[in-house]
Order: sequence, then C-alpha cells, then structure tokens
Amino acid sequence: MSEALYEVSEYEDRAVKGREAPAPVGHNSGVTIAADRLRSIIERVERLDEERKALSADIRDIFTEAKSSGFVPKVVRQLIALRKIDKNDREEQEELLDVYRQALGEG
Amino acid sequence: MSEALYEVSEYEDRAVKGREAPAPVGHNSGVTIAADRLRSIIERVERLDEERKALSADIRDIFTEAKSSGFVPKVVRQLIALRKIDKNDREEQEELLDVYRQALGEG
Amino acid sequence: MSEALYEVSEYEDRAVKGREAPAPVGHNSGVTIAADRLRSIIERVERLDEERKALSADIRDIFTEAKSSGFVPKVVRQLIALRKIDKNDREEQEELLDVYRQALGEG
Amino acid sequence: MSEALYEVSEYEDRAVKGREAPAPVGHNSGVTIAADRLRSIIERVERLDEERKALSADIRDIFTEAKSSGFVPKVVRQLIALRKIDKNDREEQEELLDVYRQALGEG
DNA sequence: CCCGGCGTTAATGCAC
DNA sequence: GTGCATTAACGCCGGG
Repeated sequence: MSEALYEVSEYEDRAVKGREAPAPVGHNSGVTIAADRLRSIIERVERLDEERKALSADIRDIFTEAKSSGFVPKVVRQLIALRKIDKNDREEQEELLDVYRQALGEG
Repeated sequence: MSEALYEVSEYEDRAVKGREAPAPVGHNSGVTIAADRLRSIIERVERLDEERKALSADIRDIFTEAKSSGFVPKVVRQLIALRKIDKNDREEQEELLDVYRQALGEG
Repeated sequence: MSEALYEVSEYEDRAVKGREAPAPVGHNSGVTIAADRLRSIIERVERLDEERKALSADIRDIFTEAKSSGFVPKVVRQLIALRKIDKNDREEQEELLDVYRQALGEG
Repeated sequence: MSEALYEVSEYEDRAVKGREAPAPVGHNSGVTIAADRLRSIIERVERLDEERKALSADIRDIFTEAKSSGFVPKVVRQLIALRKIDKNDREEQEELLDVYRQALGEG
C-alpha cells in the first residue's frame, strides 16, 4: 500500500478528530489538504533555513571584521567554544543543585 | 556605539602601524580597548549563534509535527533537497543527475 | 557495584538452570566460564566490527577515487539512494515521492 | 557546463595516459566509458554496503545470543567501547583533556 | 509493536 | 581544494 495514501487518510482522520471538518469539496479533498499541509511544512522549513544561513553569514562577517582588526579567528573561536563548555557545566551543576534541593523538600 | 567605533578605529590604526597583536602602548589603555572589542565580538557571535540554534530547533519541531501528521520525514527532506537543487543550478546538477541515470540506462 | 559482576552471577544462574551442570572444578568455575564466554563475545564483536570498518574505508576510497575522476560524490550517493529505494519498495516509496511532488504541483 | 561531460573527457584522458587506448568506437564512446565507470563505482559501493550490513547483522546476532545468556548488551557494548579507547589513544586523550583544561584556566 | 533517546557514522560548512 | 569542526542522519535499544 502506498504510504502517501495512508498519510492522506491519516491526515483526514486527524482533521476529523481534531478540527472542524473542512467543507466537503470532493473525493480528493484529503489529498488537497495534505498537499497544502506539505507545502506549508516545506515552505516553513525553507524559510527558517534561509534565516539560519543569514545568521551564519553574519557570524562569518564578524570573524572577518575581527580578523582585519588583528584577532586570530581560530583563537576567538576557541574562546567561544570554551565559554560554551563552561556554560554547559554551570547549567549541569545548577540542575544538580536543583535535584538536591528538591530531594531536600524544597527547603 | 560611537565609542565602540572610535575604539575600532584606534585599534585599526595600531594594526596598520605594524603590530599584529594588540599590545600595551605605554599605559594599558590599548589592552583594555582590545579586550572590550574582543568581548564585543564574542558576545555578538554568541548572540547570533543562539538565534541560529533556535532556528534549528524550530526546524526540528516542524519535522516532528510533520512526522506526527503522517509524513515521512526522510522523504520530505529529500523533497526540500531537490527543490534546493532545482533552485540553485537547475541547468547543472539536475542535468547531471539525469545524465548519470541515463548513462546507467535507467529512468 | 559493577553490573558486569552482577551479570556474571546471573549467567551462573542461567547456566545451572538451563544446561548440564559443568564439571565441578572449583568454587569459582562458573565465574570463569562466564568470563570466558564474555571474552569470546567481545572478541567476536570486535573482529566483525573491524571488518565492518574496513568496508566503510573501502567505500570511502571508492568515493574518493570517483571524485578524482570527476564524478560528484553527492550525486553518486543520490543515485545509490534512489536505486536502493527502487529495490526495496518500488511500489511504495517511489510512488510516495511522486505523490508528494505532484501534490506540490511540480515535476 | 556539464560536469558529466567534463568527467567523460577527463576519464578519456586518464584512459589514454594509463592504458591501451580503447578502440575508437564512435563519437559517444567517452560517454559509454564514463557510464561503465559510474556503473562500476555504484555496484562496488552497493556490494560493499551489503557486506557491511551483513556484518552488522552478525554483530546483532552475537548480542542477541549474549543477551539470552544473561549478559546485559548495553554493558557489553560499553566494555567494548572502553577497550577501543584504551587501545587507541589513552595517552592522547588524556593529553588532549589536559590541554583543554589548561585552556579553560587561561580563558 | 511503536517510538523516543542515544551512540555512532556520514555530510555539511568553514577556514586555510 | 583539502582538512577540520560542527551538525544532521542512521541504527540500535529499552520502555510504554
């Protein structure tokens, strides 16, 4: 059996279960709905991915600027990586502390 | 902001004058300026990186949602990849794939 | 306590329950047997894993060779992926992809 | 320009340099040669991948057997992973960690 | 039996 | 264009 058809059916099921039923527009409305939904998914992903790439470009620009100011990009990256590790460590420690405090009945 | 630019300029001047690394220039104002600048660079990068990670999380969420709607994530990713190829180099990559497939005597 | 030691104990239990009792050669023979068995398991897995890694290296080499011959590795991988899909569930996945693409109104 | 055509040309060059020149069979012999080469690449990869999957299956069987003998698969995997680390780079790894820690002290 | 997490492996993007 | 560092995909496992 086609997964796609199953997908469509399932989507119809979900729609019926969870929403107002769409206006009955024909035997293939489920397909249309699924297609719309798929298009929405793809476009949202593409949109977010573009924004993400733009941010990557911004970061690259900053490193370029830093480099032209005499900073060694590699070292700056290492610094940032270390700060990230430190931050993670701190978060873990705090989580651990939270667990302890909860174990003590919230003081 | 204007101060930051001034610091930038001064640092650039020093770099132009012949030193790669930031260096103390009599008293330590040069070091302080460089440190401030470095801090600025790092914080801007970290900020942008957080935004970027947030976008990645959003994308993951969409795929999770898509999956729970019955779409096969892998196939959706393939679709997006194909669309990207189509966008970028429709007259190159796509054709290349076709040539390869035809060379193999396949559809 | 070590899970492994616990595991050994459990293995002794099972061995006693499920098989001919091994010749009573001493108070710790069960442990010895379990240790031997564990060593056998580990060594067999390691052996197979080495072979598997060798195959991965071979595959990488082929792609390197292909690349140096002018083929675009990414496209070659796509081809292989498509062939795999065709093999496995030609009446399922392929159709699914087509349905998705048609649903999007694309080629 | 099509990469595929370039590939073909380059392959022809290689053929000329490294082998007996193939009999001139027509204007598209280069394409045929490239197609053969591509097919060879794909089939070798597919073959190796099958072998690799077979080995994965063998490994899984061993773990299944081990499990039915009372060993805890996860623990056995950890043992193997530890042995791998021990083999490869115990000194290297610790040295690396030291470098990181020192860097953290300096950052 | 499915599915969400995890550990490993491949792919992408980046600097050099 | 190559090596590297990050990031995403895959396969495997245990619990619901």
